[in-house]
Amino acid sequence: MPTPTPCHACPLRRLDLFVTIPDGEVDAIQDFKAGEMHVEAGTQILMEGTRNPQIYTVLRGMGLRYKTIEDGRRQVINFVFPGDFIGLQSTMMGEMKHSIEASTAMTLCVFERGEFWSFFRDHPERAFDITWLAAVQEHFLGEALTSVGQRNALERMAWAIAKIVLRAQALGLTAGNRCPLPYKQQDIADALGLSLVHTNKTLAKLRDRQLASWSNGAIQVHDMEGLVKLAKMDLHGPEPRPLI
Amino acid sequence: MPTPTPCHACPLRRLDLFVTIPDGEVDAIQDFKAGEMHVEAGTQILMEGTRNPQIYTVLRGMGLRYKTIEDGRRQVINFVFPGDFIGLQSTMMGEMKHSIEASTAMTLCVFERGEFWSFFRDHPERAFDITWLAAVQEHFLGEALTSVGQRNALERMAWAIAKIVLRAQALGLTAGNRCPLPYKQQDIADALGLSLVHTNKTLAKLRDRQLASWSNGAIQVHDMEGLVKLAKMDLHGPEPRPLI
DNA sequence: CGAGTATTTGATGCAGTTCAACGCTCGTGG
DNA sequence: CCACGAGCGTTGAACTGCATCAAATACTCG
Repeated sequence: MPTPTPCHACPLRRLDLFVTIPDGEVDAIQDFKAGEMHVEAGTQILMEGTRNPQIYTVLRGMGLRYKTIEDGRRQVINFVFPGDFIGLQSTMMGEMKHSIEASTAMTLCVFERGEFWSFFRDHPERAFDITWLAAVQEHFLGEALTSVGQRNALERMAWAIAKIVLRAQALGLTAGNRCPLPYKQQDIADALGLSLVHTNKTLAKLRDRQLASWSNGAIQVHDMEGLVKLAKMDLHGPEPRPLI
Repeated sequence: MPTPTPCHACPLRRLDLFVTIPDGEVDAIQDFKAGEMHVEAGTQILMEGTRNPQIYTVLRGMGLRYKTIEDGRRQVINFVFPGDFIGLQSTMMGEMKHSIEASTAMTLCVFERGEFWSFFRDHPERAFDITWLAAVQEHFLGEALTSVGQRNALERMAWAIAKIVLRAQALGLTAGNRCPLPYKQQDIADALGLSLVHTNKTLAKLRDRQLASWSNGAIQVHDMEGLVKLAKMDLHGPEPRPLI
């Protein structure tokens, strides 16, 4: 059992991706933090329709947010990266409206839902940050909806890969132009609203065009500018955001 | 120029759809409110990429949230109804990430962005409610993404109509089974990721199946249960939510 | 090595797009 | 008062991007 990381030594907080806050405020988050949890790849962390007693921030590892329709179809809503705050929905709306699953082993900072309100009330700057995080998530979902609604398969794939790689870069997860991508093609298919077969063929097309290739759990981007241009998106990576 | 509605007499606040708050808290919202604004149908209220000095709550009228891609494609992200809080994104993230347009004449309660922080800090219950609203919006976008990504044209249309009508009912906007729908077919097409032509044909199919018919700016739902079943969604209408 | 899971490839079919044309309504101006 | 045009809705016909079906090839782990 490894010792929990103290918040002031948090490796994420050092990154430019996250806005810095005064030491005293880091202490407040540290007090709010109840512990750490380690889960194996494949674990269901939160389930749609349940009311969970804890909220988490991802410290390490990657996962998936998804919703299911009764007949089994599944929509992957977002990819979960370090720094993501998960379980907020259940805190605000009574129950989770989507599920979260670990795609790799993950380490999660655990917060008790029962202490959420006093933390929120007593630390208005952090409350503001939590609202900010909700706005960031809303923004992402708007972009994803636009992709799935308006772009064709090749554009969608280029968009998704560019988004993922830019996020991973901002988190320092990439080595050279190699970016870890611990998902299955079915996951990407479910994220983009494509069939598995067509997802595979679309990936082959990106490879043929020398834009990006994916194998052995890692993406190699050969031409980020080309990807971004193909997807008709702006190049700039993720904007700084708060970390709880 | 009509007199602004005092918040304690707000017709929306009386509805079951909105959670009730103590009178003192209504006063706080009243103090935060800077005035009212009336806009004509067709007005651009907020523009993607801009930084606007005001935040609004919709008092009357309906509109559209949408994003555009450079080449002109447009994704309608949500329909704007009375009680919706708009402009929060620009407050949290510096600029709007989507545009908002009035589809009918609208009345908006105006709040000054410059006073947002002190309101948020001094009224933690309202701050919580604002986060809640962001979570509601996030939830909706997750559902919309699932629809566009996983459902076929007929299911999507059934889903959209059911969603809109259930919302309108909760707001007391419907008369019998008639529900006002002040949008163009192109708007619905852009919301569902369908072409205009196919949207029209899909509406015709719903009419043939005696589920719902749309003409003269109003929807008649003949079989809500059938719509809900076709869309594979749950019947329950919108859950209570806060009103700022 | 064998069973189960994931990726790849080819062939066929259809849901939805695109193109084209027509009708309806309403506002505008001669 | 009617002619005209613009905007929106409707419908038919042809085309295509993606889904579906089917099967072979890799990869993983007991």
